[in-house]
Amino acid sequence: MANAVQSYHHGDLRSALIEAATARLSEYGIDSLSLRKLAEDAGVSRTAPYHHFKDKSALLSAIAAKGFSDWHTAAKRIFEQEDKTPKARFREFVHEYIGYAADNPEMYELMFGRTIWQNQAATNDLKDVAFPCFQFQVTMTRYWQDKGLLPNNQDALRLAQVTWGTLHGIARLLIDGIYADSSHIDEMCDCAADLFMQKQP
Amino acid sequence: MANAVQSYHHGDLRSALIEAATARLSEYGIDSLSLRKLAEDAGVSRTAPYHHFKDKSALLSAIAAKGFSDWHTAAKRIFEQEDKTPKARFREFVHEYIGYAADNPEMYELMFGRTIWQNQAATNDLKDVAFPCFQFQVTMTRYWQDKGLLPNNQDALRLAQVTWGTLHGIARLLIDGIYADSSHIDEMCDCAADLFMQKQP
DNA sequence: AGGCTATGTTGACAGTGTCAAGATAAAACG
DNA sequence: CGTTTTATCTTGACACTGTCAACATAGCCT
Repeated sequence: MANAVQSYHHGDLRSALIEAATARLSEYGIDSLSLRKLAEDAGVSRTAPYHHFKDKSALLSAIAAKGFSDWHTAAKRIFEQEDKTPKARFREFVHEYIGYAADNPEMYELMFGRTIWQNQAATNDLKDVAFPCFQFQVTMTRYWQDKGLLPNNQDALRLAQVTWGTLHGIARLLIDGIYADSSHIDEMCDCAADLFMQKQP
Repeated sequence: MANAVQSYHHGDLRSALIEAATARLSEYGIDSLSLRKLAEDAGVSRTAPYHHFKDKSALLSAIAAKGFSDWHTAAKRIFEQEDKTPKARFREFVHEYIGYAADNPEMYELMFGRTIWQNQAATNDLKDVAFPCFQFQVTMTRYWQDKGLLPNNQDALRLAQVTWGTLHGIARLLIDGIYADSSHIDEMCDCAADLFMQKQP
């Protein structure tokens, strides 16, 4: 990866850019992520990235797509632990969701933030990865309803939107710096889980 | 207000900047809000704003402070309607919260977004207005607990964080463009309210 | 071998936040 | 009243951004 830098053609600039971007994202944050710096990291000129991505937003979408893919895998892993009770898995999911956001704040911001979703800016490639991820939330909700953990008198889609909204909201309040004190994350997660499962204390 | 433009000294540049910023914010969004354009709107040079605000973030904080003040007033008005039942007021609060966000997406983004809260960037002036607003959420939560609407076996602070998180999450998913279909806002609000008040169907 | 195409380059433009240094007017002070 | 301080505003400059246009290179296909 570090050898063929001298040649005129990079070889795999697209991957190199995504890699550099992911690294810079987690280290310096999305706000100070510039195409020019990424190009420099990859050892190419400022405008080279434009032969692989339509614009900056397209590059960001590509990174986010990777994030969605990873998260979807993680969510499925938690959800499909046969050896644990549905209730335990539900609680674990809540903790893991917030945990993922807290551990990867800039990636979370990118994936679920306005940068790539606003004004229908989302790439089709991104939607293809993200929508199944959203859909999985509904699938899980329906399952938990069937198991009696979540209220059965609510539409699964609405309920999924609300439960996801809760997790998303807590995650954002944390990573955006509004909940300055992040020492009670687990307590908040438990409180949320308890609230959802009010009938099963 | 539009007369003394010719004079060397503006007179009330600070207010003019905030006014111009508020107008531009709701019309063009926070991303395309630049100090230079605001200065032009006010009829002064690019760097004049720096005599009234430390930097761009300070100006944004000032606008947000106004937003918090307004929202706090609105929230109190809803909460203190003596002629309505606590339950009705709770439900109304949920709808109004999401409604405020949906009607003023850019202001909401500014008030509750990372722009002004990240890295302890928040001004003290801002905190002085915002914290009571947050605190009011806890006060209301405790009240609703006392009235038996919300579970009494939870710490009021945690519960307030979770319920607020829910509202915030739904609001953000809507205004950030992730919930592309905004035609079921009211249903989501009712679902959330029902979920919180599970024991009072 | 020759040309097409993917990929890379430099130059340029409009825009941004922000600092430094100088100009002006209003307010404070003797 | 005159003078000096202070608040406010101005121009100039810098480093940085995303992105377009025009040109250069090299690998691939016929």
